[in-house]
Amino acid sequence: MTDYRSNDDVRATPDDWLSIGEVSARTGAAVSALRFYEELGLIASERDDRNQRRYPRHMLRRVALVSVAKRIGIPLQDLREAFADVPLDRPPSHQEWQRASRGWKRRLEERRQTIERLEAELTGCIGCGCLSMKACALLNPGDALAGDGAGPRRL
Amino acid sequence: MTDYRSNDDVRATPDDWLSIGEVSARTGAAVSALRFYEELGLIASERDDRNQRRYPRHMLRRVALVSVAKRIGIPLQDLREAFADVPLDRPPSHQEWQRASRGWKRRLEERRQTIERLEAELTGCIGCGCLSMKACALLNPGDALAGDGAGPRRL
DNA sequence: GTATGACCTCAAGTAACCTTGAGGTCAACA
DNA sequence: TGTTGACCTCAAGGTTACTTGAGGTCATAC
Repeated sequence: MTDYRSNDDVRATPDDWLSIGEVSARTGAAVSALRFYEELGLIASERDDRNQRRYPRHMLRRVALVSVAKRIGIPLQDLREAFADVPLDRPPSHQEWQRASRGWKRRLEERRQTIERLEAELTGCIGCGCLSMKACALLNPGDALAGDGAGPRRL
Repeated sequence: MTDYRSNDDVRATPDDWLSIGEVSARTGAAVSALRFYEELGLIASERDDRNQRRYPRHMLRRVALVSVAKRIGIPLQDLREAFADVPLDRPPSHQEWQRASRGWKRRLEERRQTIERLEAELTGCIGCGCLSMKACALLNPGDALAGDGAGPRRL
């Protein structure tokens, strides 16, 4: 908060850039995952004279958000959309981050509400032990239970 | 509630059993998915004289719970554990369903709390626009961000 | 001077969760 | 009689999100 020029701060000096190993260590994402994210266009890097990736510091935040998205079950493809307003080539401004973060909050809220609905349904339908299956939303496939393609499903 | 011997009720007469197509239509799960769940031991069926699967009505509930698990991101493998106390070969009793449903509620609550935590972090860290990365839980890989194996990740 | 470590590319493998396809049986309907 | 529809099996394919492996380049440490 106060020492915003600390070790962790965003500076623009070239030697402040991070190697892929450093980004990996700081974000917890595997080196291979970082290369994969770059392939998808979710993150970006420059190359040094040895053709090795160099990441500006602000990319750490972006990687962190990719990890968060993964945790809450947002497909990486959808992430591009979520990142639409956040520039890749320069440190995003306050405004840009805030605008993007509103979108993230919305997604989180949606997820939470889905879960809350399921909790309520589970309480009402199975928790009560009533064996009637007529009024049960859980057993009513009309809403969202039907499959919609191949591959693993998420929240 | 009152007409608990309705069309949807659990009865044990043999001709009340359902074909795979009927189970699919009623649960929203694809026929192929049902066969797959059976392979995993999550559901079970008997065969008629033509070697076709016949499902007792109480299996509908089980299929529905598999779908719910899918929705909230519980790996199907973990489901066996969640189903441990619910018998496959006969209609589960009130008590058995209730015991199982408590486990389900716990899982749902965990998911919801994870999301609520993330919401709070997002509000505090990125929403505020402070660019310091020292105190930010989102950017701190120590807790759960680090990868733990191959394959798609879930909540 | 060589060995180690960090990086590179590209291709193939893996895991979860299914779907699709090929080839076949059976009953009912026209 | 034949053809349609629902079911069967088994094998292979597809999607997401990566990891692993093979084969290679540098720079630094010993």
